[in-house]
Amino acid sequence: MTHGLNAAQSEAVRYLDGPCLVLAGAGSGKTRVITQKIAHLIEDKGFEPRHIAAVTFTNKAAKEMQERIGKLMEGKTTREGKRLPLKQLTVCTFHSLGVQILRMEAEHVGLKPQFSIMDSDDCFGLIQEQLGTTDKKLIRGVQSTISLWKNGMVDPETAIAQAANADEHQAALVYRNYVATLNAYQAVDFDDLIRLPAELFARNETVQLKWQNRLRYFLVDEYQDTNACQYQLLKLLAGGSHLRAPAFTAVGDDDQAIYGWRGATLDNLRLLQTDFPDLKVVKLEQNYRSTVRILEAANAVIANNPKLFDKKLWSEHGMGDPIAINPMNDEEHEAESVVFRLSAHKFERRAQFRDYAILYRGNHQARLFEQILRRERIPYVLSGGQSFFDKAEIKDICAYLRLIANPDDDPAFIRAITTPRRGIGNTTLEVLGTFAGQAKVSLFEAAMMGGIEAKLQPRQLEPLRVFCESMVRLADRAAKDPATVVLDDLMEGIHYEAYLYDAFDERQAQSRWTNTLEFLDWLKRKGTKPEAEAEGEATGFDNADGFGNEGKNLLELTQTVALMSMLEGREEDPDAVRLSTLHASKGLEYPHVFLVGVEEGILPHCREDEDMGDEKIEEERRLMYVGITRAQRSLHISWCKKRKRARETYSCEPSRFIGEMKLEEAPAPKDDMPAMSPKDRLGALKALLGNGGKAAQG
DNA sequence: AAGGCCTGGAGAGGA
DNA sequence: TCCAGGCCTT
Repeated sequence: MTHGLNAAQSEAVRYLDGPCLVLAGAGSGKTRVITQKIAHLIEDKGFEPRHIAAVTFTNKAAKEMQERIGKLMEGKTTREGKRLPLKQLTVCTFHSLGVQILRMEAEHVGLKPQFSIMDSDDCFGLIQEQLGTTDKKLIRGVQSTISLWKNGMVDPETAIAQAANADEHQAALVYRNYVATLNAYQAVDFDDLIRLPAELFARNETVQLKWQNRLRYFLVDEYQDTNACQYQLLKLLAGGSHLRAPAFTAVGDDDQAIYGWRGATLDNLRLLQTDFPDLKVVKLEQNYRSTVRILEAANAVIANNPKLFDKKLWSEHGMGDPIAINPMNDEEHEAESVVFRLSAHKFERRAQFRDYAILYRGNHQARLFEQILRRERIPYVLSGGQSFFDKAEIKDICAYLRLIANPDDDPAFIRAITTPRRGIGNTTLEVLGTFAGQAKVSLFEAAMMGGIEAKLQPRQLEPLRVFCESMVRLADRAAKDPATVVLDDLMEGIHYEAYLYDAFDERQAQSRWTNTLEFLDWLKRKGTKPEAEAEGEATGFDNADGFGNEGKNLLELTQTVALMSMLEGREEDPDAVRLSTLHASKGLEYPHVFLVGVEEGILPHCREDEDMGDEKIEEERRLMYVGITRAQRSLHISWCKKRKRARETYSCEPSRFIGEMKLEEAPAPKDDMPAMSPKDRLGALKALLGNGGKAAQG
């Protein structure tokens, strides 16, 4: 069963006598351990798939895990010779699990089952209103403070009591209001998806035991990224009870904890040992990714952090190429030079563009590289970027869906009723809002109530009522008719396409409409695909969230949309250089990596108004560690002696992390930059290659 | 006064 | 890229 695993991996897979922590160094095969352990539980230990949960942070990770499990278990059958019900496995994100719990237990947390999920933009809007300002920096600051409070399980009253200064006090007051507002809207934010189930389990043992019985073994991916709430949830579900022993495996790497600013805390690794004294710790130290030189540099850097667990990566790969450290004159020189070196390297190694990644600390650093790559017609892909679900047109449609599912969702009401415009403006909404406030009902309810007539002109009231009535009709039908039909009627009714072409220029409108259609199409597929059809799929899974969304009516579908991503359209994989932030590169690997802008102030990053505590430096160091360990075969590090800011140039120091890599004294960097302008150099190279750089689209 | 254009500056990001 | 703030219009 555990063939093909090394000793440590195999131990991690087979250990089931108690809680287990797998410290999986970079490139040590952690996903392998999780998937094999699931297979082991099912095949060798007689677990039913429905009793196992594997929890990740991203949809992408969840999907990848499903695929790997599917492949691993392909053709396997139960002991009775029946096909394994792999679909019943719970492989999903923390948030998706939270929603699932909340929908079923809504009554216990004072929500109706059709509660809405607000994304961060909606929440931003709420906080903006309360603060009465348009200062985005301030709003975002308050928003993240509130989020950190929530994730640290600090309630508003405590936050108010403990506020250390006027700003915090103000934020805490907003926090209290914000919680109350969400409640009035019958809505939750992303943080609530974890917090509410955790609080529920903590105070209601019956419900807790019910879920403990449903999910009997837990596997947690990227455990070092969990926050206080997620730990509580995990502990309450998998940490055992008077009826059952703890049953979980947490997989993570303390050296790759880079999400402290999002509330993740390494305390969770420490806590695991104190909360579970019999915790079995397995270290995976053999790296299957990188050459010895790269791993030694990574080890040397991370050795400067205080160690929670001592861990040293090793590899059976050869020494490999020396690591190149390249000082550059300024950021333009850096971009030109990196692109030049990359092209030359690719030519020498007969490699492909997709073998290369350029990694940087801050998103804006990508700009220059994009420029040069485009100019040289080298194809590239930018990691990250705006997600499909953040696009305005998708949010518009989602607002309608949310409103159909939950008429109390005021933000959705406002967005839907004003997009497209239908003769309802701010004045009408203000009157309606005041009225609703006094009557303590939602906007929707207020619009339908008696008494509102007196406050509004007939020509204001009329479109309001028309809108609400059409929503009521749609809601009725959404609960019974197929999603396809209802969606078509909705789109027909709101003239969305006409609105797009009216409100935007041709190009914009076209692209937005295309997105809209794609989204509708995706919804319809989700809504109509019958269970039986999914049976035949190779992986045995049919969606990215681990719960069956197929064949549901629109109402049910709408309730999970906020968390989903359309990963199923397999992203095309062009032969292109990858540009990525260090954060976004975690978990990925590339044969050849260029790590750029490795200077004091950038990596480690430092903001003027902020002091660099030890913990901050340590997280930056882990970021450097993540960067180094992305590389399989070659690693090129560059830093700029000078950078431009405003209209002056200032000089930079190489990052302390470069020194920490303890590279053997390299021979004086050979000058591979002849006395030519960068442009000429690239020209010369292309002449050398004789193919004009093999143009492709970026 | 309000609005469009340009220039400069910038942690990181998923549910 | 995106956002803000300054400056130049109307």
